[in-house]
Amino acid sequence: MPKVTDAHRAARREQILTAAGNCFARKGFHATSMADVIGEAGLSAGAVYLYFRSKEEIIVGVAGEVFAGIEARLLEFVGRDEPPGPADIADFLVQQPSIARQRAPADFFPLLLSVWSEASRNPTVNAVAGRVIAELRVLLGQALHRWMDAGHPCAMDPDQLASVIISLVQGLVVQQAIDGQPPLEQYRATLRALFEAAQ
Amino acid sequence: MPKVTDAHRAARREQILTAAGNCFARKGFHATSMADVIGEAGLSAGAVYLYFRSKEEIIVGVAGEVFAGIEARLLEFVGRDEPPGPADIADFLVQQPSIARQRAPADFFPLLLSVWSEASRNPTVNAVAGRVIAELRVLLGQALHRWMDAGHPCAMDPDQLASVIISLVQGLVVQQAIDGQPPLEQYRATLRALFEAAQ
DNA sequence: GTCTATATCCGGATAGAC
DNA sequence: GTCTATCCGGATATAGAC
Repeated sequence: MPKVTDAHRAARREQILTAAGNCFARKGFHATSMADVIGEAGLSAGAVYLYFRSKEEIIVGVAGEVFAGIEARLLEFVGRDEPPGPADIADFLVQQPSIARQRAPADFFPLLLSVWSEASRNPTVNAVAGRVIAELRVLLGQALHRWMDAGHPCAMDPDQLASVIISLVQGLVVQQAIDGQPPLEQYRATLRALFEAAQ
Repeated sequence: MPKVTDAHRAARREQILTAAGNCFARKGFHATSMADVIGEAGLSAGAVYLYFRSKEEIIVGVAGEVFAGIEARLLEFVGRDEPPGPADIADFLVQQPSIARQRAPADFFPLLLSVWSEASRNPTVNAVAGRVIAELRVLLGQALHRWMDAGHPCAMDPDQLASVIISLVQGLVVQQAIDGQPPLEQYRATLRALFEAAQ
């Protein structure tokens, strides 16, 4: 196999996953047909089925990309020298670019919500989502632990607090996906006030 | 129309919605077929289509019931004499029976998640969900307002805080639906600690 | 009012030409 | 490697008997 082919294959896969992500963001997993994905990708049925065996595989692929993006950003953030506190972490997570990378929130929030919903039933997606959430809990728990060790006493268990912070982001995504409320900036400000009062 | 017929009709509708709710909780809206609902209800296709014009109508009906249950419980709670504070409200909302009425959380959480996901795209479900979330925000905002007026100073805006509390419940539902974590009791305890520290 | 049987349509996946 | 045409299964909704 020549080198070109590998790069080509990767690009095609990416092209298909991006197209599928757009469709899924608009219509959800089950309401989008393969014809939609094929059309959005500008390819033919035969080409798409060469790279993915089934619609299921594409769904899993898109879910994987969504989580990978979120996790990468968070890893970078907590890896800095100064351990961030609850307020900083919440603040960072609620920033739209950190949740939604390239895609606009209006598209990304429903997509993320679809992935969670799918994860509650589809075993493969569940495995991906479950692994990522577990990793996020550990990551945040460790960061908070370091933060407390660095001289910030706190009455709450860092690992429990990690789940709470994740909830705050998930809840925001749910509400924003449904009625576009509350405004991100106000939400950020309230979380900061909450955590600074609790410290 | 004789009286019996009205009661009969209501009972049939309820029978169908309950059966549909069970199916949706297991497989989600789009993966359950009308045949599934018909079988679970123990009726025939003709009978079901006599009470609901389409699958869409059934979905909307189930979504409406889900929200009605949650709202009724909350209304009862905030209507008591002593205005509840953030810790009390969060505590109440996280109790499984208050979220999940009859159904077990393991069934109800994925169902609720499906409803939210559907609400992000289906205009009719969105209208129902949006109205309920808006009402919950107002309801909680008013309760918190009364609580602050009753001598509990708080740095945060009550209306903003309402959205935050709703998020905390929504996030719990998402996480529980995906991997059954965190344990409800621990989560409740952490929220109580958080809000009591912040007061 | 309720059931059975079915018309009709649509979506996923494949086969074979180029 | 890619495209076109097509097949097959299954799902929704209806028609008509009882």
